[in-house]
Amino acid sequence: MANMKDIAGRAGVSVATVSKVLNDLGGISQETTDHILSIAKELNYRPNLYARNLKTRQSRTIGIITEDITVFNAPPIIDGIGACCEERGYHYFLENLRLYNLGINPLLDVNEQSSIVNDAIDFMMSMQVDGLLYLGCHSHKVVHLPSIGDTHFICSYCSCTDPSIPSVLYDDKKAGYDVAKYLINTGHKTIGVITGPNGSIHSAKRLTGYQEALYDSGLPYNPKLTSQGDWNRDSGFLLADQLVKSGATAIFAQNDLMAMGVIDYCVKNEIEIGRDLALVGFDNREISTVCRPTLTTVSPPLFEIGHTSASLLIDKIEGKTNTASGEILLECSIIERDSTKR
Amino acid sequence: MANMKDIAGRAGVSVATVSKVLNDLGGISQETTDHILSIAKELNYRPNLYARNLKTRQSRTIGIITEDITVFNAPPIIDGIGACCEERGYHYFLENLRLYNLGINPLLDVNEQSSIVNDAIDFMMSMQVDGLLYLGCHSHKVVHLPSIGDTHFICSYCSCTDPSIPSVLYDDKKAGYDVAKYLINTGHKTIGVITGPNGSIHSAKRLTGYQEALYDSGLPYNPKLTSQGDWNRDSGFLLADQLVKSGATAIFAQNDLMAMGVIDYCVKNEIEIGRDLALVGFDNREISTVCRPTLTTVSPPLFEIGHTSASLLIDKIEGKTNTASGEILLECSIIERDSTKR
DNA sequence: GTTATTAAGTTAATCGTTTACCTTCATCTG
DNA sequence: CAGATGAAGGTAAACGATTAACTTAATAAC
Repeated sequence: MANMKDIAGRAGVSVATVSKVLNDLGGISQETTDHILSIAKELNYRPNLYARNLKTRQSRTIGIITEDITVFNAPPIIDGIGACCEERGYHYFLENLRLYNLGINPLLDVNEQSSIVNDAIDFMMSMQVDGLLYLGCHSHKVVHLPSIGDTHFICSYCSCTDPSIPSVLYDDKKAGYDVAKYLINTGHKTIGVITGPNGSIHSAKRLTGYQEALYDSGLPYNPKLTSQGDWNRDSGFLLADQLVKSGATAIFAQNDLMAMGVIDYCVKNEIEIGRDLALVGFDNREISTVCRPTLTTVSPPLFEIGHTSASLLIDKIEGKTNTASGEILLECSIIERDSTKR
Repeated sequence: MANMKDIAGRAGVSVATVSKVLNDLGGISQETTDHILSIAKELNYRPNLYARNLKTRQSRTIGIITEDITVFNAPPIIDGIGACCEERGYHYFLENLRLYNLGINPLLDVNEQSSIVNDAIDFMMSMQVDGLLYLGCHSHKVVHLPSIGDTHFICSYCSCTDPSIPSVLYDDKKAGYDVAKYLINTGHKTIGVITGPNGSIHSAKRLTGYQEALYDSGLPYNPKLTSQGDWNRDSGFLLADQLVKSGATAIFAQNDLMAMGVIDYCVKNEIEIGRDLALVGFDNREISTVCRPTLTTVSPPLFEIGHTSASLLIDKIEGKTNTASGEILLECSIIERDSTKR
């Protein structure tokens, strides 16, 4: 590939002159400028970023570490990161840890000095990335990694044990609140909840939001209307029975998969969703548009999480002063479909 | 960040000695080696790849251009590419064109001198990538881009108008053949097909495979049992009626979405899928595991497509001689579920 | 005892840019 | 016309690694 020396040779000028023309630094006559530009085009010149970045000590790249790119929520987040990077003139390296096939519990293992993460970090640091973004589509909490030194670091879709590390998440509690309010506003007073498994932070927050909405609406919280699922379809099926028998006229399944189980239950027991029972899911996965009836569900702002994460990271890189810290919570929206329509 | 000079200074040796130790080139005493290694660790030294790659003129990186990372088939392919890169010691840049929000018809527009693609290529070439991989999750045919010069180039999940460019795809015809054979082997003689829209290369090949299987099995091809859909659910619903009335005992819907439409039709008309009608989809999307009954479908080898693409590209980069060219077709598999069980 | 060999390091050029600081020469000023 | 000014372009030193070619001193060979 042609370099500046080649261009300089052909044009009969020095490399410095070529550089000045190509970087629009002025001080070169129009004639010479045109000449150099035309040679550069002819030779299909492209700057060698290894040389440039070595000299200028900046890369305008960030590193993204994803736990598993095949998880349904990862691509829209990456998409958002990419959109922001494009807007601000950055590029990124992607290191996909592929946790799914490594039998690793990210919460426990990855965050230690596990070589899988550190290899990724080493590479990116060697590539002089200006910042690092950890996309924790599985993990809730990520241990801060000492090996990154003082490189800018941010967590996306997860939070960090080190509270000084900013993280961008969606607001589970507000989402739980909104779902309950929504159901209350459509006339329901006995709203069942199917939570995730014990220990899920997401689940606990959504439940808290739900409880607060009941309180704010002057409705009592009946613990019999809360039952603990395990995120899987079967548990939705099983627990729907219990909730319906406790008098629930609406069910908030804390993910779409369990909502499918509720639908199964209703089909089997000839309960008509919409008319006899309102149902709300969570995640806005494709299945929620495909099932019958279509499912009202909570849509986490995945693209925005990615975009905001990258935006924040780049702000920090560029030394913007009033950048946020701690947890940044983005609002979910409720996508209304047939499962809550009479 | 510490560099070799810092280490050399502390150790009282020359930079060359540090380089030899760190790259394990020998010729340095054990004592000095240990000393340098411990200082490197202490300073958390990481090589500057901009300097190294500038000097060695190799990057061990490839560039991936994706049309849209949020399309369901893209992440597993990228995953496969990543797995191969990891195995062979490469890293990659990802440029996501995000066609979905640009209103671009990739077949017509992107392949021209459109700046969106060329910007991506320019960056990657400037980054001295050893090869380029185009992931055409939407496009069928991609025009070869002259601006990449003689950089190694490969198409993944799409083919190229320039036949000298290798491409890795799945074998639509074989898949169509296999589906038909599978249904014939389970006793069906009148097998309906719902194709994609006119002009779809995928669809045409699948149909050809289906016809060949009929022929090989001594069954006549009845055109009334082929009807043209548009990939959407509604067309599955509509066309199922026609096919059933033409006597089909099995339906091969050429994607999962149209198969959902067939299920809708059967629910409405009290046809029991499995017993009264066998149904096969295509794509193995999540919905095929979630619908009821679960859907027997064709699973394209997405991970393998990614892995094979990357493997081929790296083979070419590394000058392996007997690398394949032209279209490389990988076999799909049939995932058997309830929709074809009696 | 001279020469050859080897081990352990050093020197310095190089990769392709950027950029601070020169040089040159034409033009302007008073 | 001496001196100032400024436009146009050149020189050369970085950036942080790699590596061919060299030095030095110790050991081996005969």
